[in-house]
Amino acid sequence: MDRILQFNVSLYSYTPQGAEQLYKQAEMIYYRLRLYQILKTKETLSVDELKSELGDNPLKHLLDVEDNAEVRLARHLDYLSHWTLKIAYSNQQPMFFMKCELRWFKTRFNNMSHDQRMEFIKKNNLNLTPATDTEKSNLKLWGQNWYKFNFTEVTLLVKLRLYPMYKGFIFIPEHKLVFWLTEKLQKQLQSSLVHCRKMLPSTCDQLNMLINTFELVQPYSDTTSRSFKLCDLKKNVEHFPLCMKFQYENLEKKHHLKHFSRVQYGLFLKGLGLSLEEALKMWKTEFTKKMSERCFQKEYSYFFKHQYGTVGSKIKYKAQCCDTILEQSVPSGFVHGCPFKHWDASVLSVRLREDDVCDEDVRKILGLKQREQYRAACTTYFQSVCGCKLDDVIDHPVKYYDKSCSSIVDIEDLVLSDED
RNA sequence: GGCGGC
DNA sequence: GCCGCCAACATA
Ligand code: SF4
Repeated sequence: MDRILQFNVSLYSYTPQGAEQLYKQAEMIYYRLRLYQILKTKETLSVDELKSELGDNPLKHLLDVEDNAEVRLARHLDYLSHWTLKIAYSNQQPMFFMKCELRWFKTRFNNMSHDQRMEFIKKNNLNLTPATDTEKSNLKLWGQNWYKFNFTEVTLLVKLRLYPMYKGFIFIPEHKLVFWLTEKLQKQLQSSLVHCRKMLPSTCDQLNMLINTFELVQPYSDTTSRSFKLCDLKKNVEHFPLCMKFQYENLEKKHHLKHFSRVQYGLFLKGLGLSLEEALKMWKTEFTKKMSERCFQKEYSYFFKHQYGTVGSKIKYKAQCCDTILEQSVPSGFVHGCPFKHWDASVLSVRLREDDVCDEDVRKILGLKQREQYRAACTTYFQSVCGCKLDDVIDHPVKYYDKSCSSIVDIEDLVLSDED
């Protein structure tokens, strides 16, 4: 703990021990979320600007250079709130959390004095290898101190190719050491987030409840950017991959879908940008053709709300990828899963012909199916149906949809350019 | 559909 | 019988 209070930055390596007062915790969450909000809205900020944006937020003291009681208190607050929010975000938007934290670290580290920085590195047992004299003269490294790193430690700088590289090593001047540290922090956070997520069910209820009372700051442009209107569902079904087209058809025909289909198809439509309101409308109009509205509300509506993350744990579920769909078991009588895997070859080939897949492609698809290359089979199906090539194998239904839509655009372009 | 609560 | 909660993860 002493080491934590010694610097304005930290790698947050150790789980904090000892419980804080609940109101104290709430306060900490609040302050850190305010920090995230700023980082999200202002892409670039100087230290001074950030400080003034923070206003009365105690975290602003981590941008101070001096060291007093107030600053130490802020460091403590920083450490604990980092962990609470890590737990909170581990389930929701880990990437967003990561981005905020890395930027926050970088800003603070850059703001520290030279001595503090080197001391921080030393105290955290991070080994620096200074460039030797011969290396310096060979690679013409003048001026200040240069350090030697393995490529894997500073991949970003390696990519930029700004500094001398030699046999798997790169040499970096002292004032660029942040890049090394942020990458270290990034790796640590990655595994820590995974760990937190696994532990989430067993974290104490008090903490969970507390977290839930806060509205976590969400990144821009996730589901918000995309939108899919129910009214043009019909005309877009042609762009759906076979697995989803089949869900659509069954829903139309039977006015019902079983549980796993609801998961698969519901998340897919959500992935396309269908709003919760419209989704509920869709399921309701279909389902109530065979059941009372009251029954729908009681049996099914909660499910879809949960799917959209508006109730319960408020998890923002993403659409299933092909691998998940392929792994499902599909007992007879169920319609979910991937046609290229779960359908009988004869059933599949009938369907393929119905969709005007040429004989050659039908054979190819069935061959791929036999060799368990289901996604490749799907890709072939795509090429046959859309009449255009793909450079990658399909690995996600939503991607299939996007590519199918843009393939139409391609063809329109072709037609247009043909005309003049 | 599964789990859980009354 | 009433009710609540869960699943996912590509992605430039
Ligand atoms: S490969 Fe993927 S997208 Fe294609 S049908 Fe199967 S699950 Fe659907």
